[in-house]
Amino acid sequence: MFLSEQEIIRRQAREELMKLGIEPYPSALFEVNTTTEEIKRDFDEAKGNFKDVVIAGRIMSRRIMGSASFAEIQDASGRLQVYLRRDDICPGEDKSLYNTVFKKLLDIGDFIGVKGYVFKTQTGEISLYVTSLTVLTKSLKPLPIVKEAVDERGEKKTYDAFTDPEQRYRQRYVDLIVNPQVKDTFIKRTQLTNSMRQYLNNKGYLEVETPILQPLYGGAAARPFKTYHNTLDMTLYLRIANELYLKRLIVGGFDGVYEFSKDFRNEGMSRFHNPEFTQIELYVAYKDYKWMMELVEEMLEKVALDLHGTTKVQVGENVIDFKRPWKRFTMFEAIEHFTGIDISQMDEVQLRGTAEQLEIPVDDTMGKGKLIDEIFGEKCEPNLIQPTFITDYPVEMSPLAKRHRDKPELVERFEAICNGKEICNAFSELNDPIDQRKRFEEQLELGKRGDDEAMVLDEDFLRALEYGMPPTAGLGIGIDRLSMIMTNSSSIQDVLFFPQMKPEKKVVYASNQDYVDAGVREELIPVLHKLGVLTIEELRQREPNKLFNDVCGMRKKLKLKEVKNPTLDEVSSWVEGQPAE
RNA sequence: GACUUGGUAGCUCAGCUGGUAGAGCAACGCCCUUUUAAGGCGUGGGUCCUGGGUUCGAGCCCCAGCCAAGUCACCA
Repeated sequence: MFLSEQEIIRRQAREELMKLGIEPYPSALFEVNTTTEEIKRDFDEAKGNFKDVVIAGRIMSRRIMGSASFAEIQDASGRLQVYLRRDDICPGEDKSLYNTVFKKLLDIGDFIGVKGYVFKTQTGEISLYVTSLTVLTKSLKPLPIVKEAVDERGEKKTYDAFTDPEQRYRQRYVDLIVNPQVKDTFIKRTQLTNSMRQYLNNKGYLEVETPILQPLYGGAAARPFKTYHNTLDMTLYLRIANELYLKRLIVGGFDGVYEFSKDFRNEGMSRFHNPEFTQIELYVAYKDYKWMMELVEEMLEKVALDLHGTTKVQVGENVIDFKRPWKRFTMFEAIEHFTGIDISQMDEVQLRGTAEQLEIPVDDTMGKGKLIDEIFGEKCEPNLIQPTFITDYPVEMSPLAKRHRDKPELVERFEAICNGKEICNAFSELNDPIDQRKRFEEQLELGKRGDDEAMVLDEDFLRALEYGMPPTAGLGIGIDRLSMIMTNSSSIQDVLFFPQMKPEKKVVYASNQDYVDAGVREELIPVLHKLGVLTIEELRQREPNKLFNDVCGMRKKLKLKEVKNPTLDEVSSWVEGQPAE
């Protein structure tokens, strides 16, 4: 293991604390009686409240001035300045709790608990006057130090912000510690799902759970992750959607079911795509897609109000207003609106021609539905900023949706588009088992044409439909995408605690035992580290005479006076792998 | 998957036509009892992402890789 100077110093501090009889990782509970947020909100100098306060948290900054110090403590709710005076926390002769423990052995990042009373400093900052201090956890890795200052114009300025996305995502815990606004984003995300859950529960719908491991994947057009069950000796897939299972439950007699589900799609990653993502799907019996549009409007308006207290949400440059009613377009109207071309009567050949004319890349695997979808996705979707319903999709691209009651070429489907992206997808569910079988078979044809996202035929699902599924409206909302909009985040990674990343490259360093096994005296290991010998292979490749010289030189440079130099024979034995006699 | 940009101290970043690596914060030592990006004086700290190449000499130039971000493609 390779440690920076600061990490070594912190490890030494941990040892020192133990020697002083202070457990750096105590097991007893430490009971707090308030939070930093409460103190800052409710402290009133005139009332003289908060006289007997206990809080705990991380030390986030320290300003030591001889026998008195200021520090900031960060708990789950925020930060509070604390003031410590040597003679107050060390009333007796022994001043080591302040002089040694606080000043020397504690660092930024350590958890402490403090008792005291709240007061205002001369500069007017609400602070805690500490009368006793308890070490709760010693931190061994230094945190990035982010500082804030307010200039004369009252503008907040952040210094040395921890901004590198790679580090922020890989070490989200650090991100959460030093970037308080990150916490807010995730709190909002949970509020969002809570708000939806509350809305749906109030309507009497049942939250359910359905399988993630599925023998057949279905319900969407996507490539799956494949896995394997040993005992069953069979391939299983991680679900790409939960539609088909939820509809089975409608067959089974539930009137309304919904599930917040992690789905998995084996596709590329981008700022809008993570291999695992969250959707809510909702199915309600005896309803249709028009009814479902009303529900979506109402539910998302409520979400915006619950999160922001208003229907207006700032997203990048735009202010998006979720106030009902939303604009509605049929897909053909939308395309005509944005391109001036009426494609409603076109066949596949004409559509391909139109797509080419609009400079949209096409290929032979694309059927009629796909072509229309491409035109829409290219020319319309990005222009739809305010929440807009797009209705009545071509039948080819919606194999699970019911045929339109008036236009047989279309299905009863809508998507809500917002900020140029789809945020939900819904339809009157297809419940004619014969038609459903035909649609699956058409999908198989597309599959043969080379569309590797075409759906597979699910016999059990068809069997369920044959028992009869009532007319049903179904809905799916991408929770991550919606969270991005509701928290003004520009990438999906910002609304996922732990976005998928390539694994960190790991260099396997030799352990101390490996060196000892190779015949190296333990006290010489740091010298080898310093010389860049980090693995036994590396050691074996060194030239013994040069290594001997280097080790002796480095020992001197590191001022390891008490460490004896190795002999040349000793060094040779390391390199050759023979223990010295 | 393609293109563009980036990877230098614990963190944020400099680093000139190629000449043996710098600042601020953090750390360490000393001073300091209401400070607040606290301050003052001093000290240490680097596999310049990795591996090759060019060169007397590479953080810098060339090639190949790894990782990330942004744009595009597929999708939600």
